[in-house]
Formats: sequence, structure tokens, C-alpha cells
Amino acid sequence: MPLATFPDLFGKTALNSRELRKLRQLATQVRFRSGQQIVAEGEVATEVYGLSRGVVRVCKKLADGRHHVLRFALPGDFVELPRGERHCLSANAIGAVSASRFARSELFEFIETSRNMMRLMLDFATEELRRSQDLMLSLGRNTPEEQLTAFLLGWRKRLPRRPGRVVSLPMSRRDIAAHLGMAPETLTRTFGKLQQKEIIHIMGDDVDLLEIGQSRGCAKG
Amino acid sequence: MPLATFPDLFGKTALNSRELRKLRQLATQVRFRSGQQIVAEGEVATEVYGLSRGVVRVCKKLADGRHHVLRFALPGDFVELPRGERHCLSANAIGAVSASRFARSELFEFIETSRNMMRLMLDFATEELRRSQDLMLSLGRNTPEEQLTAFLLGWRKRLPRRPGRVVSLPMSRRDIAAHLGMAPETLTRTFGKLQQKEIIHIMGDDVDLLEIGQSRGCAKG
DNA sequence: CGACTTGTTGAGTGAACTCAAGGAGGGTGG
DNA sequence: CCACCCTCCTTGAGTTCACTCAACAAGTCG
Repeated sequence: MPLATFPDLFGKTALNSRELRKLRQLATQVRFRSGQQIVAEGEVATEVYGLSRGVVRVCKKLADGRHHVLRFALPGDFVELPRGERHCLSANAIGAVSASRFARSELFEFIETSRNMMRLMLDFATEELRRSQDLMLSLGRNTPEEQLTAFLLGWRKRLPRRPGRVVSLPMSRRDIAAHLGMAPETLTRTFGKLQQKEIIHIMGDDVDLLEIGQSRGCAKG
Repeated sequence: MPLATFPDLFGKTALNSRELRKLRQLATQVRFRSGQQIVAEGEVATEVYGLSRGVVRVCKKLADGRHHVLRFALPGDFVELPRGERHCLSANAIGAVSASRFARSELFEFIETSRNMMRLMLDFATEELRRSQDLMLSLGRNTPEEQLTAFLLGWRKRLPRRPGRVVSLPMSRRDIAAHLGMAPETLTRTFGKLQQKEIIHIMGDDVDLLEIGQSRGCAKG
């Protein structure tokens, strides 16, 4: 993967060169080590982040410590939209992460002044909403096996340039389990079942999606 | 509730009079009877709807007939964002419904030309996203009792001018169950448990939220 | 008045959860 | 280089709780 930075990943196709320059100018490049917290739920949101490299776990906490992993952000994603006085979710680096940091107020103002930028944000929010609805359907209605296959397919689809069958899962089993709303033990057993049925083949952090028929979800592309 | 139509409910505060007039002009007032289908998942999305009066059940279907209720749309809500060649969800009227119908392409174009309108859409999408993330947390992590209380609180908060304790639930138990990802029987029993604990009091379709402490979720208002 | 839908209750099963222990890898320090 | 620790994953055993199946009550509509 070439080392593109966030503004390019996010807005290269839709912003004109002046807007792109402005966006680059607003961004500060920052790095995070594996596991490091990027955003803390409840804190005042003075800045927001756009992901350049790596994977970020985005989750929401309950008062008693239980938490749910909402999504795994990939390069080109905003970790969180620049709305709201405070962060309403937490984010941690999975492996090494590079990101562009923006002052929330500055980014917000830039969005207000640039139609292209606002359109981009709307597109991003719309797409996130669609994905989150798909996940909700999965969470609410599917068996663990269906959930896991749906997750693997969705993850493959989001990975850059990977028409292949083998996908890499950099996040921990625990995180996947917390994403799918099941206990880690259940996830392990579900992986086992899918492998036993020869639907997938597990090779450490990589999984070969042997014969999962593709495509689901609406308005792809 | 005064009979405001959708454009007013949605954009009165943020659009100038010219934009509001334009939006009214694009809208056709339509009515639906109880249970009538408004939008069908998978169909070509030639038009989109904004809700003026009543409640709309918005759901997503699985191939085998299982379905999940994503949300209950209220007056002022769009049923679906005007993106995507095809509808990616279904919508049915709960009780009598009045709505504004827009030609998707016309509304889309108007959004493109009006900054205020685009900002409104972005706000709406952002808010929907936040809500859907809250629901995901609830679906993935909570017990049925917690889910139901969270639903009742969230519903109360969304209802217009209802600081009171009694909320009306116009949707069927089945729909609530499908929204919370549980079987209808489980929902009934959960209602029973909450009543037994004197947390709520059930009066037909109305529920008195006796002593549920309020407020949760981030960036309220 | 009768058919149908919707909500409630009961009984029994099964699947996912909890608790607990046993590897397997990775990193650190002696 | 090896020993050790620690975290992560996996496996096992037992239990709980939500689901399924079924019957019944209560409205609703023709």
C-alpha cells in the first residue's frame, strides 16, 4: 500500500486542488502505537482524526465497562464526524496507525465554506449509516455463523484491492466478538464450525474464504 | 399536534424562505393507510418521502423472510436518504400517515444547489448515524430489560413536546420485538418483568415510565 | 356473528453464556 | 540464549435464559 495521507485518500477525487491544499494545510500528521487510545468517549472533542494508515477500533462503552465495537475504521475514513461538543465514542489503534489530526472547529468551518467538502461528508455519513444498518440487521437477526460470514465478506469488500480469497484480520478475536455482540468463546467455536464445514480456512490471522458466495447489501459502489 | 407538513417540519429553522418555497414546490402531499407499504426494499428509488404526520416502520429484510425494524420514523424525518439507485429498506405506515413525496433526482439536485439544504441533510444523516450506533450498542450488549428501557426512554425523548411520564406506543409488540432483536414472547415477558419491578406501568398502548432515570447517549440537542 | 390478527401465557428445548483451565505466542530481562 | 511472564486464544463443563411450539384470550373487521 502506497503511503498516501488522509486528505488524499478521502478527498482526492472530489475536491479541487485548492480545497485539497486547504485540507492538507489544516491537517497535522500524527502516529499512534498499537493499542494506543486516539479518542476517548466523553472527552471534549477539540480535534478529529482522519485515518491514513492502519486500522482503528471504534467502540462505545456502557457504564459498567461492557463495550461494543461499532466498526473498524480503515484509511480514508474519519474516525468520527466533526459534530458534537464531546466525543461520543472511543477509538484505539490496532497496530501502528498514521492519521491526520484536524482542529474540530477549523474542519467544521471548512466544511461550511466548501460545497465539495460538505458533499464528501454527507457521502461519508450516508455510507456509514448504510453500513451500520447492515450491521444492525446482522446483530439483530442472524445466527453467529451468519454473522461471522457476513463480517468476513464485508471486511473483504472494504479492504483495498483484494479480489482474492484470503483476508487478513489484524484485530483480535476479542474485538471481533465485541463487534458481533457475542462472547469470545462463541466466536472461537463459530470459526471452528465454519472451518469444519469447509466454508473458510483459518491460517493464523489470515482467513481463506473458500467458497463464500459474494455480494449482499444494497447500493454497492 | 398542529398539521405541519414535512418541509416545514424538516427545514423551517434552517432554510431561507426561498429555499423553503422551492422545497414545498418539489413536494407532493400523499397519504397512506395503516399498514400500507410506502417503500419497498430493492425497488428502483424514483422517489423519496419526508414524513408529515404519523409513524413509519422502517425495516430491512433477509432473504428468508426474517426482518429487522431499523427505526420508527417520526414527522420531520426522511424515510430514507435520497442516495442509491434502489431503495435499501422497506417502509410501512403505522396508523394513518401523511408525507411529502419528492422525485429523488429533483430533491438530489436541489440538495446539490443549496448549501443550507445540504447542511440539513448532513445533520440528519449524522443524527441518524448516532442513533443507530446507540441502538447497535443496545442490540449487542444489553439484556432484554435494558434494551426495552433504553427503547422506551429513547422513544419518549423523540416524541414531540412530551416531558410527561406516559408515552404512547402506536407500533405493535411484534414491531418493537423486531426492533430490539428478540422474539415477541420475550418482549411480552420483559414488559411484564418491568411492570412487576414497578419500573413501568402498562395501560394498553400507553406506558407510564414510573421511575426511569433519564438521559443517556451523547451530544444531546 | 364468525374469521382473523394480535397479544399473552405455559412448557420444554437448545444454544450461547459463564466459569475455569490449558496451550501458544511475544516480549522482556537475566 | 534461555527462562519467565503475560496476554490472547482455545477447549471443556455446566447453567441460564431466550427461543420455539402450542394453546388461549381479546379485539377487529368484514
